[in-house]
Amino acid sequence: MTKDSVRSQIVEAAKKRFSHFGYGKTTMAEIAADCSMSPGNLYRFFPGKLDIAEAIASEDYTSHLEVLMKLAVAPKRNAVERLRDLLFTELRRTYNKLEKDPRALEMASVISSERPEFANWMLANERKVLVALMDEAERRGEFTSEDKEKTAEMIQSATMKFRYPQLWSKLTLPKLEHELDGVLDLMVNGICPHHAGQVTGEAA
Amino acid sequence: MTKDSVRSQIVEAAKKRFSHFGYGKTTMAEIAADCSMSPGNLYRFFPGKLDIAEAIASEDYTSHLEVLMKLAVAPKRNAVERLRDLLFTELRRTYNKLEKDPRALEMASVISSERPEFANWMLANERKVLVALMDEAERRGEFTSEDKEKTAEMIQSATMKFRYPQLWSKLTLPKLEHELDGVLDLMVNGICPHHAGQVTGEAA
DNA sequence: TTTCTGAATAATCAACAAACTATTCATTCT
DNA sequence: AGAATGAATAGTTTGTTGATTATTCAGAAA
Repeated sequence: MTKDSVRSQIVEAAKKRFSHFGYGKTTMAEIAADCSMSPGNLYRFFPGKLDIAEAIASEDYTSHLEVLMKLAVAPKRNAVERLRDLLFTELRRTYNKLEKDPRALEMASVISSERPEFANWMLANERKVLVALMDEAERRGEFTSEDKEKTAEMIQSATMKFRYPQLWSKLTLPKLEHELDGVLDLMVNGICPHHAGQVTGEAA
Repeated sequence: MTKDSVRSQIVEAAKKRFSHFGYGKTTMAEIAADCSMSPGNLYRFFPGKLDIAEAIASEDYTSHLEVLMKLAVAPKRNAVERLRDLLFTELRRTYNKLEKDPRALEMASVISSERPEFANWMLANERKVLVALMDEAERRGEFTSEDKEKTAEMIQSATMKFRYPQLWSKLTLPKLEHELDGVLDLMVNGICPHHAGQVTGEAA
């Protein structure tokens, strides 16, 4: 019985409880009982309850990141299409997750209020994906950017509204998607169009 | 003693109380006493306490709007400079207001949670300013936009983060300003620069 | 009649106690 | 020794009670 296998046993038990009863209504004693151990023993594997939640979120997020990274460098799609895929995938994922599942919303808000550095970690990872997208664009000769890290930050700033959609508005998914398309167009073509390129068309 | 003059007497009294003791700690009875009237009589002039707060906010905001509108059509400044002036003025105003004054923050959050339509009204007004800016740009031959209302909406979407800065981040004003400059650059020049134009330089 | 009052009402808030639960750690296994 | 327990602690949540206060409205002034 390795330390890691116990950790994942705990995570699995917590995942079931959290998604069934919610984070707040799940006690450490219950998680421990599900793992046939004492509450105190949990602390040999996790510093606290929140860290279990974080482990769940982080596991889930990591698999999502892989999907994003593939989209960022997808062959057959030009830079703008890849960016669009990225932002839309992200929007849909969080929207659906938080929309249909109040438990997920509870966990998201607990983590983001108690562990703001976790949200920063996620943002930093997404920036890596954006940079990868731009590196790929450069490699393919689609376009080059002087300061990719900064451009990535600015893309995040401008699309903030779509990151935790239900935190900042009560728009439906179709409305959000339509708006994201508009913002994307703004970012790609600028306020005053310089050429005929469209969001869904060819990159410059 | 016209109805309007009584209304503004009430608003003035409430303004003093709210800014001194806060919205929550001010009672209708106190406001009434300050106006030498009975609590019940307030309701002949305002439907409720929140409406008094709204009247204060709206008065304040209206005078701010005038400033914005002037900036939007300022002679001697090109379109990008005018947009920059607009967004920066707005950012600084809300930042300073909410930063130094916890009372203002209390009122802002009460109003925006109990009266979400008020926030929409403000957004709609700012869109009018943005459209005015673009109309002026067209008049001057700086650039034209097919759907100005939509462009205005997208500018708002992309600059959401700077609208209620302390609600969504704990960045300092200089950081926020720097970031807003970056987003502005993104919106003006697009992700892949088409020409040498800079944010603080000439419009296309 | 129209304008206002202020007591009555209903809703919200504050304070306090009881109950619960995350976390620790002295002690018991193995 | 190291691994695990579970009672003790400390912090938080929950529930209750007693004000406080927004709002109403029957009636008094004007």
